[in-house]
Amino acid sequence: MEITIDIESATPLFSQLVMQIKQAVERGLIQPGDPLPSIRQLANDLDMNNKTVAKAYRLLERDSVIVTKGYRGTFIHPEAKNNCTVDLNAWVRKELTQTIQSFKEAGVTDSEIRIAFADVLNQNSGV
Amino acid sequence: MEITIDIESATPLFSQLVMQIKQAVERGLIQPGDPLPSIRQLANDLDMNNKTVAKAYRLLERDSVIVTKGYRGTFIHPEAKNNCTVDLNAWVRKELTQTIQSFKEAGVTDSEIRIAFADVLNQNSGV
DNA sequence: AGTTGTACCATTAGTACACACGGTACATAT
DNA sequence: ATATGTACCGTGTGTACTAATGGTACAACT
Repeated sequence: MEITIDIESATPLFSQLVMQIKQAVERGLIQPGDPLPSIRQLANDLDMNNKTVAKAYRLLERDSVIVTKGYRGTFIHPEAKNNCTVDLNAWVRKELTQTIQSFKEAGVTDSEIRIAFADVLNQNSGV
Repeated sequence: MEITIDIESATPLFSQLVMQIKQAVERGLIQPGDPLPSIRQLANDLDMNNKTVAKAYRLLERDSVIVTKGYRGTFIHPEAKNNCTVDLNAWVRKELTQTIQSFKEAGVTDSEIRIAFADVLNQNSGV
């Protein structure tokens, strides 16, 4: 599996990693059940921090594209091929677009929306 | 009509103005049809910038608590008493709370929500 | 002993925005 | 002339977030 990370790119490193692994799954370059390099290993190979790779892995597992089995390592999820096309972010954006649209129609200012949003997100983080 | 602005307060100046005018309407201290001081006049009296007062007036008109009649000045809206109890921000926050809650239940990260939100809000601003 | 994922402490640079301020200008009316 | 609301150019300060980095430590297993 070949992974190319562009330090110069505007897209975050962890995001590039996520996309590339998803693409590799889609193209069948890696199959369900295949093992992935360990976080430390991959971080070393790509010359980036452990945390950054860990972040990418965390998101990939959230999307059920990979499965981490603790000390046994990380593997491609059985249903990876289906799950990596499901774009959670697209759904979030669609929902938000609707909600924000209704706000604007009611005359709510952009900055009012932003402030309310920040409030809500911070309040719920403690719950 | 007495307005007291607290420079030290954490709540923004324009917000204090909005609240105080709404309260004055609720308590009947100012009646529908009554004229309000001009933006420049009030800014001078309260020792704040024209823009800040204008911002408060703009929001009050958005909420149909006041009516600006151009060169003829600004007046209390006929339906002011009903409209000033309607809290647009409260509605916005309630809606956002629901939406964000559903995102979190789907496992979406706070920062992902923030990014999607910023994207959507900026895209729609051009529409 | 060495490796797995994960959690915690932290810092740095960059970006984006809110708020308030200042000045200037406009059309419309008295 | 003077006043109305409104719109545009801008500045400065403070806050808050992202992304990425570093180090240390843990339980569980080979």
